[in-house]
Amino acid sequence: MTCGQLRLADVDKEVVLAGWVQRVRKMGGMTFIDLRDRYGITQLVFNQEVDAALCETANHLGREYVIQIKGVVKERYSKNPNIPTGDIEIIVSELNVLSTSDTPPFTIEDDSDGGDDLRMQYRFLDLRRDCVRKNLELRHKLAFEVRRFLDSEGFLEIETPILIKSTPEGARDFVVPSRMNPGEFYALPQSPQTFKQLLMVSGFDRYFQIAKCFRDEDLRADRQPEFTQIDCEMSFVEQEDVLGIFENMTKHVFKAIKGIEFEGNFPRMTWHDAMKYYGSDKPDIRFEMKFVELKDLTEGKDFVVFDSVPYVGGICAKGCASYTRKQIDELTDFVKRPQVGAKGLVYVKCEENGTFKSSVDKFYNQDDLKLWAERFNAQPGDLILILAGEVSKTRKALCELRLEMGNRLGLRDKNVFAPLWIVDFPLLEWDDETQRYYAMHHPFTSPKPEDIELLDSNPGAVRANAYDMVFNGVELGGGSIRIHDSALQDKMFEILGFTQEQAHYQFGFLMDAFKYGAPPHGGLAFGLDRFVSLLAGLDSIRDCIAFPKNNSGRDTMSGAPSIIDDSQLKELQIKLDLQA
RNA sequence: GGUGCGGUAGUUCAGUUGGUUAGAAUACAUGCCUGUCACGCAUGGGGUCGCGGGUUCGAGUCCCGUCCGCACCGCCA
Repeated sequence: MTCGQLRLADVDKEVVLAGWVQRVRKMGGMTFIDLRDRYGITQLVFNQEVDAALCETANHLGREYVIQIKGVVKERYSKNPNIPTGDIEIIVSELNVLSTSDTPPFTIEDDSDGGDDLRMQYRFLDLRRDCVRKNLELRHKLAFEVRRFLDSEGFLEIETPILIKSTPEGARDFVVPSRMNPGEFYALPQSPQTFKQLLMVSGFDRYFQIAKCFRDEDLRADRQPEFTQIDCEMSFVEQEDVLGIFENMTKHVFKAIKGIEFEGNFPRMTWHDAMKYYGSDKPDIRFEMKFVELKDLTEGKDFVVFDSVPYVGGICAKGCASYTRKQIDELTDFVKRPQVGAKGLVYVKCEENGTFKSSVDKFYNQDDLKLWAERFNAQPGDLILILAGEVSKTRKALCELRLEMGNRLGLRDKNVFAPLWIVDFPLLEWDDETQRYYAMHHPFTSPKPEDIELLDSNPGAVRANAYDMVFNGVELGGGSIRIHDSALQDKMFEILGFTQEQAHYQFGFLMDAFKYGAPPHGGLAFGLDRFVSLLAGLDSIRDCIAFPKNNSGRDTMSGAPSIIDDSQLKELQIKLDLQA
């Protein structure tokens, strides 16, 4: 019997309930107690005239005491339509205090008075709150539906090791010293990437794993040092097969959990177009507001700011021509913040009377501005916002501005879900600092066959068989068709600046495996935490993780990380050399 | 590594130009109250103003340093 299940039909039944005291309401002669467990709340009634001693005991119960009661279900004298059990209450005949409680540091309610910091320190109490518990229930359900779907498609869930070999490419590894091998270290996996590829070589043609992954990088609201991936890999497939299966998996999850059905296939966009029209490889397409480029229309009018830069582009905000000076100034301040980094903001107001008012009227006349507005397809009443500068930086700033306008105009509704595949990622990314190419995805990603000939002549232009699934501006998952040919893999390592020895030292086991009959394969991985956050409408993935770390990678509840005993260090033959 | 915001009662916060005994709400305790469900009413206890230093007759308030938290940039193949 739980605190969420009794109804009018149960009236006159004798029941035993156990749970936590949510609240005690003393009315003098009678006392009401809200008893809570994870299923709901049931009201208990104590009446002085019926049993004075019992009522007195009830009066002295504190918040979060754990009690067990026996009593009879009765229809309420005055009902509470706000809770499912609001028609009934329990006339208590026996009360057993199973556990007392100190006064909790914050209220155990949806609308808690506790700040984030405190709630994390007492996470075990925070998890009692309805709204937090619901997120974990959703997480369970999502993982369950993923397993149900993948099982039905013939995928096997296989565990891969947590103590693995460190590889300096990519994110920083968390490392674990090996006592039995002094001076040597394991790494925790950033992903099961190499192992799932080996499983393909082993013939497990459909693998998945809901796997913990670890990255020792700085954290954000959507980034934890340990996080969970739905990691998948398939053999004998091409990109189309992978996109098809996992689009279906996503649709299955949305249907099962949210009751939402998507019409048709998820739209697709090339990486190139995403950058050109949205300034991001994970555009939020819940709203349009695409970038429009104006460089060619702005030249030759002696406006040095525009003439001296390679990129001039903007967005059109519907119905915002009425923005005040103050609002425009706010937007200007927004784009000039160091995080956005624009130098300034140019606006064009398309007035209702068909004229234009802009911050660059000194340089451009009405005919010029009309041409701009036409390119934006702007209507009277619209506001055009323009940034200028170096191409990729300006696009990035414009992306921030677009999202900000989306927020201001209420175009980013959490109950609207806009899926999108981003395809045709570049294979390589040039890094100025180290003067070499890096794999944009990882070194096992295959180039598009038609671009392979460019590998020598123009590596930066080579497109990869790589894809991301994006929802509402969040990268939910990504993957690629892998290289299964050892010669091509050698070539990739060479382009990435690995010597034969380095490649062999780091990935020799995988290269070896490819010599023994590697099937063509590919896959992808979803961020489970982000997936849950998306479905639950959360701002931070912390809210769907039972025991998350804070901004500094600390667990303020348990106190991890912490120093270890000298004896432990000695056993590991490790000496600390901390800089003062 | 960097930028911004914050740290005052158990909790969430207010605190004016630097000026008397640092407030509110809530929580907690006690009392009253027989139909509450955010019950109500009354009374009460509760403060290292994050920490250290400085300026000043006087610092919660100004300055410097430091620690902690949050958001972001770099970073995250």
